[in-house]
Amino acid sequence: MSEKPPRIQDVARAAGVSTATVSRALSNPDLLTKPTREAVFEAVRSTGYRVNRAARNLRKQSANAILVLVPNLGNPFFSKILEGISEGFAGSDVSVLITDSNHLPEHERRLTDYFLDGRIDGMISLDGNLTTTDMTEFARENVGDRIVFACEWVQDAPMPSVRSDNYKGAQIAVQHLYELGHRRIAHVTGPADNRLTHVRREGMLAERQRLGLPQRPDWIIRGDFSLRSGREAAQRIVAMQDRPSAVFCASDEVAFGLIAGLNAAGLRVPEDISVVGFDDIDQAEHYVPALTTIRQDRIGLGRSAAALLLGQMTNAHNAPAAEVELLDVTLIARDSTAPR
Amino acid sequence: MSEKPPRIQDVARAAGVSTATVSRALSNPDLLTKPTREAVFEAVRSTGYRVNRAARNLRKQSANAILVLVPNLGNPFFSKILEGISEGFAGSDVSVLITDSNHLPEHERRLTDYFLDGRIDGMISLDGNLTTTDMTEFARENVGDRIVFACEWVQDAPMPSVRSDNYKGAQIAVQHLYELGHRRIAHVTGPADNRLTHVRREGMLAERQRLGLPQRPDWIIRGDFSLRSGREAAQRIVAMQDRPSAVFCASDEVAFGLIAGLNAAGLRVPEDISVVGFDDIDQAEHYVPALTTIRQDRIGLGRSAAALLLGQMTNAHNAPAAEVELLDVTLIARDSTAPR
DNA sequence: GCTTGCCATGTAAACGATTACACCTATAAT
DNA sequence: ATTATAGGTGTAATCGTTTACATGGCAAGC
Repeated sequence: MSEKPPRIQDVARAAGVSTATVSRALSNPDLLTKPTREAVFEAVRSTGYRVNRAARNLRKQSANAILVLVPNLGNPFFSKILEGISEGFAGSDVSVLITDSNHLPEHERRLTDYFLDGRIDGMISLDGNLTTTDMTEFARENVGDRIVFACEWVQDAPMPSVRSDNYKGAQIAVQHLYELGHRRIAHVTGPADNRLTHVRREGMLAERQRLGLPQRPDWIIRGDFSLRSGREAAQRIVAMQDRPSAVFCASDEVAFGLIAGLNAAGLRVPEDISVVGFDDIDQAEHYVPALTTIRQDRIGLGRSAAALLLGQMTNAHNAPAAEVELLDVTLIARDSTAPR
Repeated sequence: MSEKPPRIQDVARAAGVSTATVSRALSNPDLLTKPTREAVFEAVRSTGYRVNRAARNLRKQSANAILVLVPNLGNPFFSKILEGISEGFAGSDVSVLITDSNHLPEHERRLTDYFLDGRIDGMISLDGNLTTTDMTEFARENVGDRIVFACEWVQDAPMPSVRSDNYKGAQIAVQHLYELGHRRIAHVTGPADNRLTHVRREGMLAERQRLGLPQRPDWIIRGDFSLRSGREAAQRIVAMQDRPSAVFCASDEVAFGLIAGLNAAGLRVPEDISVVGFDDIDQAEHYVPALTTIRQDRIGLGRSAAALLLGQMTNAHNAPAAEVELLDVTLIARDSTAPR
């Protein structure tokens, strides 16, 4: 049944024109006279022609593909961002590759290789923990202007990034608790080496200070965004003789773990302790109690990153400004917070 | 700083051999004599040569890439499977493309195009709702033997698939409830057009029958795997005058929604109603109450699918048997179920 | 009527690898 | 000694596009 797929040559023959004309009809239709153009289109239709990507890529010295670097593909937090990225590239004829940067075998860790061997011509990193080796190689090979960060980022990196306004998020979380009458506010952080952790902690501290609340270092509990670390934080809090009345968690998962842990110890949320999360993942709305949290527009992060990279890739001359696109965050008040 | 990247020609010159020899050293080292081989390796190292993928792909008429078709990238359920797939291809030099089959613009919906234009040479579909048009096109273009299904599948499709033992899962869920003394067992299904829905419902019905439990059609509530549908199911159940004492949900998310909904109506889980989920997603362990559920090995699904496809792709001659690899499931008993 | 310029098209040279085929040893077989 | 064989290497064709350059025709300007 299936013959060899038609080549541009076959289309040219069918339309009675040269291969150059066919190519032009496909990529630059305005150059052609209307009858020729339509003859080509007709021939394309009748032959069922599809341009061969490998050949095009070789000739054009581009890959028509980008890579998304995900720190942990199994983490549902990233999936919505991926959805946004996928959407952002949907109409653009660019293929989206993904890879899990943590599970990359050692000998494939050289990220520049993806560029150098022509597999991709752009990259979106959701991973803010790239090594300095990575960064210097990006610079050396001049691929820095085809990389953007989304959600996370590397400090002082000369690449543009899209992120949520994490600082503000922390502020309004604390503010919300303050308005409910809470004065004794604790914080469970993210992992130590993470920029988000830092910014959220800073925003939190700044707001606590601004409102004249006690700066209790023992109420800053180290976590790592995970359910488990929330659970552990709960044990720490339960063991305190001088307990906070509210906890702002660096992620929703931490909040879930925390609430589960508090419940297990007989403390009720929000009656005994109010809890605020960060992210507004899907489950937040349906947790028991429904979680008060700071919403990040994760799809928006993905979409913007896609748009940004698409821009960088088309206007190659464009200054690779290390601009930061800050997406707004909002407080979603639900049932895990209550007046003191 | 950065010169043009070296070509195979440059390596050949540096090593004092021909391009053919360089190519062989890279792809088929055994063909060469030890000194030549090492000279080439040395030249590769000193020049920093990387083989150009577009050129290789063009010449070899393959893409060295596969596509993963995800029905909804935003759904965290799939992310772990993606992780498994990513792992499965990690050492193999195959690029993993992903696309969200629901957000695909109409004119890109022709899945065979990915094959025909040489962008991919294999596909893993997590989407069991491919159209019959898709299926006939796969057959017509002879790409059926480079496709595998994971988790979901299309009925009667001539492609291999990896799935969990959903039937057994439903059975042991019901059995577990039975052993706890429950006799009035309800079920919230998945979406109507889904194979998983069907199999899980069948397993459930069969077990209910085997145990001589009442077959109450009004205790089969239509859902769609979502939190929301679980919530709606809760309302239905609350409104019943003749309530079940336990509910087996087609997914963990449904179970979460259900529990949240029951709680909102003043019914306690597991005291008033026991609930079993399906999947064992990360949150299940940390929900309140911790969710009793049927564990699917999602990473394993991904890994097996990857291995299967890799096999199909290398042994192209291999009969494209529509074999089914069934992964075992296990009951994880937690706190959402209790004796009647 | 002849030049000039422009526009639509065609011709053919890239792009950078793989590999069929040819060739040239060196060794084994006769 | 001569031929056959095999193994290592080189030469050059090939994969299917895109695009620089060449070409030819036609309208406008003199």
